Amino acid sequence: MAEESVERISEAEHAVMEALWARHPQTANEVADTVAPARGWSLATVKTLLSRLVAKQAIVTQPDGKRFLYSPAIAREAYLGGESRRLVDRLFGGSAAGLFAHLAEAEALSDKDLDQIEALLKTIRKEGGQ
Amino acid sequence: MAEESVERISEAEHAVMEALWARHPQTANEVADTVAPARGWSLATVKTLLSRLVAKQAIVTQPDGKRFLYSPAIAREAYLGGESRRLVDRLFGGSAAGLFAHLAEAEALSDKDLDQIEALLKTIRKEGGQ
DNA sequence: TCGTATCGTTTACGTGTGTAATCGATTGCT
DNA sequence: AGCAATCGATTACACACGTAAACGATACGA
Repeated sequence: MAEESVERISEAEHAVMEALWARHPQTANEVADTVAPARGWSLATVKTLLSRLVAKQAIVTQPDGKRFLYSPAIAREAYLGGESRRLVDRLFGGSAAGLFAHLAEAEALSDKDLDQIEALLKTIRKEGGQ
Repeated sequence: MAEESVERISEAEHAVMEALWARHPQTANEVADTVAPARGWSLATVKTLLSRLVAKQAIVTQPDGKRFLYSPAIAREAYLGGESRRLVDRLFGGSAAGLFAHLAEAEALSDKDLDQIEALLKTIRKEGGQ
């Protein structure tokens, strides 16, 4: 699990990925049980999404008797990083501080957020680069 | 310019919005001159995007002789905030700190970013909430 | 053995998006 | 007065996506 630059994952597909990142391997039915109710999807829809994700090489299958077990083929970290990067690049010219400033201004940062970020900053500084 | 909850703006449309946020009002041709070369678009494409943005009420027109002048109908701030929020909600369960942690881990934060964020934090804290 | 449940695969269909050509009205030049 | 340039509006078309039904193979219970 490390391959990069898979095709782009859509929002609906992402919900399926989350289920698989949370636990894997899983059968299509298991994924559906987790994901379908919350989004009002039918089993058929989940099956379609799984197929598309396989086609996109975002997940892999392993046969298990008559059915398949699905597992992620890309790391969640990589996906989150990629998407975040994309947003920062597109909307803030690549400046993460720009994004941060925006969240701050929009009062979208809770006190808890602020505390956590502050703590993180300290940690990063202590570690000194890298 | 304040209306909220416009229809979603696509990536290509966003490029047009940036041009209008940078300067307005502008004619379709002016927008195209700014935006089309960089993306390899034809004038026709820009005109289509402008039309769609008008339909979505993201921009407004004012007649100027035989042609129109286009101006943004939504604030850039609002758009950026909305998109950022969406990302944070979708990928980090609404926790901005989560996003921040991710950018940090991925070494996607430059020293400059860190400095700026630290400064921002102080400012926010001083202002005391809100 | 035969129907039925269970899988994955194939097909479907409406809408959004990227990308553009064409059309119809208007205006300006000759 | 008539033709050409210029605009916005209309139409086009392929592909992605959300959402799902139908199909075909297979396996299991009666």
